[in-house]
Amino acid sequence: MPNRGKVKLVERVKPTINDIARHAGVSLATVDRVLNERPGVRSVTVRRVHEAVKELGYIRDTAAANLARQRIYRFVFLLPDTDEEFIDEMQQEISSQAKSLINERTHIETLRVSYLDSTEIAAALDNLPPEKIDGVAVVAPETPTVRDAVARTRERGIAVVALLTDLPSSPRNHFVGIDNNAAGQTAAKLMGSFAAENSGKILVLTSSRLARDHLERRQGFDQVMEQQFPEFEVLPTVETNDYKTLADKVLPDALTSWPDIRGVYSTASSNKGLIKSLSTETMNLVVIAHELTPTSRAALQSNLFTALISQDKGHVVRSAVRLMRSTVDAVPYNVTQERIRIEIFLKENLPIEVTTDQL
Amino acid sequence: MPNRGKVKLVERVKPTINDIARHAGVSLATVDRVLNERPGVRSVTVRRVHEAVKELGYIRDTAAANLARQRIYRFVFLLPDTDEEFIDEMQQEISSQAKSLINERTHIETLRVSYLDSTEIAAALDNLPPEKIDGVAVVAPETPTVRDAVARTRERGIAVVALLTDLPSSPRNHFVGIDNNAAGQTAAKLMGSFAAENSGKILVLTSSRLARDHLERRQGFDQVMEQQFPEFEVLPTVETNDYKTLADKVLPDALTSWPDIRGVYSTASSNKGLIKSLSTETMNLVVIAHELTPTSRAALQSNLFTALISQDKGHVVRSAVRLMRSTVDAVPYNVTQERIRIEIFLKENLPIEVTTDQL
DNA sequence: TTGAAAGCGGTACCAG
DNA sequence: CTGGTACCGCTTTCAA
Repeated sequence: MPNRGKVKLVERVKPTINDIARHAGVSLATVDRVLNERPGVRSVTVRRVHEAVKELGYIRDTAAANLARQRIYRFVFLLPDTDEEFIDEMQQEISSQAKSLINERTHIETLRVSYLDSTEIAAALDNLPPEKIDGVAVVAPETPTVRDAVARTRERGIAVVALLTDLPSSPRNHFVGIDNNAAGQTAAKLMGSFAAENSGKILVLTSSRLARDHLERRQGFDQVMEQQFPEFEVLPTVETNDYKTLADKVLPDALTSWPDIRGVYSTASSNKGLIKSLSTETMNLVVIAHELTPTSRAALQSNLFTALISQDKGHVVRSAVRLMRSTVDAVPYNVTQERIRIEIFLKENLPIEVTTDQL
Repeated sequence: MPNRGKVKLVERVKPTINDIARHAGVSLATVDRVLNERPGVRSVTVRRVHEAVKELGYIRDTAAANLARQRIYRFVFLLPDTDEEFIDEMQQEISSQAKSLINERTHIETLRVSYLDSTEIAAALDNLPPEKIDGVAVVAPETPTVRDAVARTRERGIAVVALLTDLPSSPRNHFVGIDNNAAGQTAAKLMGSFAAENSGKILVLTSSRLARDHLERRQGFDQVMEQQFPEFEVLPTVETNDYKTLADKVLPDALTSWPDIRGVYSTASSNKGLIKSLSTETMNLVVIAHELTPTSRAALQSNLFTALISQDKGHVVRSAVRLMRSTVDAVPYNVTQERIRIEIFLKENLPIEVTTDQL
């Protein structure tokens, strides 16, 4: 165990390229060439500089480097224009981070396009001017049209990352978002464990059967329900975007058709319709939904929802930016470090409501 | 909905103090004086500069500012020298962040002192040289000795933040860590919901009854068990630091004395002893523990543990650093933003094992 | 009360 | 292949 007891503070000052230059007996320019692997330096000189770096324990000051470099990153977030609170919050998060990112020489902005219209997404991608845009984070379904547009965009020198829903069929794919299969598994574990009875029916709701993320959630859900809670019967997925239909028809119908319904799992990221259809009568149901938003938070608080599976919007945006940056700079990134966590929220561990004011 | 459809990228360049100076008809130095609220500027000039700032939408480049300022922050983390995996991982996290923090002109280092010896903690605090140290993040029990030492340290001009366990009795207290009462509540909700039977006994284990965090967890736990799961009987807390006693005596004894034990909640952050005492025979118990570490992860994977309540070490360290920095600079920070989340891990949402290599 | 100028740690262009 | 030097955006003496 190091540092036991007594204080022994090291006061070592961080060496600069000046120190390296002096130590290696070369000029600043040469040190810079070596450090940035620029050509035109004799290998002996390269070696001497590297030795100096090692000996002095040099660490590049990226802030100073960026300042001098004047490199500006311009990224676009392409979000669906669906009426989803979660997506609206993503956009808010993006513009909130935009302010502080300016200090890191990166400009981000949001564009909204029709989610299920692959052609429109493709057009938006194709319209990105490569001379003004360095990267794009896109939320899109996995269709051939999208895949081709993504490929074209990459060829035009724009970095592309898949946001929230994966695009594994695209070559050189980078994904930022939760593992949706695991998210579905988590939902199932909670569902099976929280249900008061140990048999009965489970209703699964979705907003779109086209989206890959929803399919993956459903798959993971089924997997765990089958293996760990085989006594339950998971009903076929019901697709509704429509508030009224859900509240007035789907849920009531289901409850009358199957009086032994124990729970509802909604893979959608919009919860308003679901919440409208819930009431004190459904309090005994285990209701699991996705994404923490003001609406879903309230539903959890009032016991309408049992649990929420979520992903941190701040992390998603930051991670996407880091990924685009490292793609543009062609430097590696730590995959595991950029994995977005699957968060579970119960009423008890709900974080304090975040106010809009920043540090 | 903004930005619908077409791409309209703004290319506005960030204004600098040069632009402000020109726009306001003053020199760089004067702009700097105004921006940093330094004295010796006529109020008319101040106003003119402020107007220019507004009009041009100036945002300070903090990286450049810090570069010029040459300000270095030196912080110490004072951790207990107990044999806890979690604390060891905290120390690792600290030294891992230390590397990248150097680029942000902040140096951090760890010191270990006996956790339950308030005198030793006080001595460590008193020994911090204010001319070399700007702030300290300390894990300490809430005793009068500690409280006084914290007060003295603050008076000597060193910023102090309470880490992991709160010190609310200290004036001007800053705490970085989870809300332990809520964490206990979360554990109880999981315990009551996951238990197969809806009555029986619950065993609560702790490593130290002196620590405030453990007390708070127990309180929160009892609160929710009582209110939401009154059919269960929560047994008095058993305190053990000792592996063998726990494995050979405590657990076996409890299981024979009370055959209707349904679950175990360990408020400790060290899980090795608990894990040793578990076996296939205890698989039907709901076991809830704290902190995600390689050990507890394995226990979750092998179904020995049911759920884990955790806090992100990376966040804790980063947050502590931000807090110390803003305390030193006497600038405000967003309290809600620094709240550490109470994470819930099940086998299903366990994040990928993080490798040690960095970006 | 204000301005000029020399850095901070790097980068990049232009000579040699 | 290598060195000199003018910045990047901001801070901080030192004079005026």
